[in-house]
Amino acid sequence: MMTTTATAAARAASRPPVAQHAVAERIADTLRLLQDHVVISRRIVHAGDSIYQAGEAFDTLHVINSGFFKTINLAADGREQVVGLHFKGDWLGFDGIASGHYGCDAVALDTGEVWTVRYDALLAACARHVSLLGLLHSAMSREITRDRDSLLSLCTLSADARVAEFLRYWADAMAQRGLRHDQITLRMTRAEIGNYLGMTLETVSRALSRLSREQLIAFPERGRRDVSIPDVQALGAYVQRSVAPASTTLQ
Amino acid sequence: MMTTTATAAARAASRPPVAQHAVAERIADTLRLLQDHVVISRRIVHAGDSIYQAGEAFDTLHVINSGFFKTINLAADGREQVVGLHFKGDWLGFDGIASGHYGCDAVALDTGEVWTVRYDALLAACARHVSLLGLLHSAMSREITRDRDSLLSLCTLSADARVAEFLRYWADAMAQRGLRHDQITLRMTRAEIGNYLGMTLETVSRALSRLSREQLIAFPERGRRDVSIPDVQALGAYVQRSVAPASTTLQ
DNA sequence: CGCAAAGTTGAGCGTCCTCAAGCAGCGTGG
DNA sequence: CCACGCTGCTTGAGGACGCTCAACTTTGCG
Repeated sequence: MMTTTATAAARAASRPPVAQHAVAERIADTLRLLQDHVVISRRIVHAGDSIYQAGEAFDTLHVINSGFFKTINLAADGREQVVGLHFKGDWLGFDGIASGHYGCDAVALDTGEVWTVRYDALLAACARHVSLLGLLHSAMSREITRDRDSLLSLCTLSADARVAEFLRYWADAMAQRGLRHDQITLRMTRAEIGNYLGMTLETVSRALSRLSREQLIAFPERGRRDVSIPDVQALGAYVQRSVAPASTTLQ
Repeated sequence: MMTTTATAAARAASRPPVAQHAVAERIADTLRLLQDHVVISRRIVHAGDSIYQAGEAFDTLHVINSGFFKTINLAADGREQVVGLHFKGDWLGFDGIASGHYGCDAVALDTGEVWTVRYDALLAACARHVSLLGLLHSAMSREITRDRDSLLSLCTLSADARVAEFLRYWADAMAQRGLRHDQITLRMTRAEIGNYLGMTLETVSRALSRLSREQLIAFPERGRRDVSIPDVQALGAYVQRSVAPASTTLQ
């Protein structure tokens, strides 16, 4: 039990960081358990392919074996919003459980492989293997936490900091999965990134230019889809700095 | 399976609305199942009381029997963000499952009653009563959907529309639970509302004034915490109008 | 009654959006 | 091979929405 007198910041800072490689192990466990105990159907997808669409009847969940995916929320009036990015080991389709219909579109950003399991079959397998249920709940929990972190960034950060945070998040996701993270390939256009971050494509472009000017990122190839990140921690520090422009005179 | 040629807007609009009273029944089922099959501890809380705090070890989930609650996300640097509002029947604490520590603060906005269950005891009960597991998953799924809808509103709506949407959402939540919804009592300060909606308290105040001037809401009492909403649908229409200022000349 | 907290309203300003022009990469076809 | 068009990206100029700062009013509570 914590002391209730600790400041909010102190309490927040005391949260332990995710152990290195813990994520990779969890993903390996998930894939192995699914493979061994549930009927899965594998599918290769390419950029632009949709895994499911909003409104379709829900009866399957999906786990990303490889590739990059986005989820898009649709409002009744046609507003579209990229609400999530998903990498290897992430689950897709939780939003369909409650209503029986998927609530958003899931679209591949690149070539990848998706494993699909029937929800009822998965539940049956969970009844026999409790650790599978634990993984399922953890994945849903993480999704909730992630969405809330997005809300936090969206509400409290400037446009430039949001772009920096976006890059840091992507690099982090790569690092946790043991993939290359000093140079990442954005699988999204400026318009998609802007939509995801709540800004226009021009603002994304300007923010990237500024980050590049400040040496926090670089564009190694001629195409501007590849971004090299010499120092991920420096990106994080940039975000912190833009939150608290005062203080930090020393250090 | 839907046709893939339907426009995004058409697909989004085709989602069926939630049946009246379905929510109330689901909540009653949840409370009854918990009462009958799990050891619950009841607790009366008052405005400002915290149910749990970020960083505390997670081992219990909480269900709201009555009252109003907010969840607050904390960044390591002290940024605070109201990320969710919660009403009767909602669950609290899902964000703790994955990491074993709660990821945010849950705070009562008013007097209410919270039922607390141990997570391991709940899982054991779910094993015996599958419908309880279904309710649990539905609640988590709804949480994910809700967070994404917040992201959508935050990114695509103007400040005035966001406030209107906020009121509409609150009234909707009341109506679904069979509570009074033509007049709601905001249990939050302008600052809290602004934090939740990603704007300053002044902007909230101005937006409310404008909505009042346009007769979409009214302040019946001398205190400005109570808001009467003569026509909830008109609020929704206001949001739509601000999304598409052109068109809709006829209808 | 008096004080503190909450809310309203105005003026000025800054960030980000809108509109616009130009450039770069890339596949197609003459 | 290069013109051509298309899509995506960059950069600039001007404007609007919402933030900051400030003054004042209202409400709640001892």
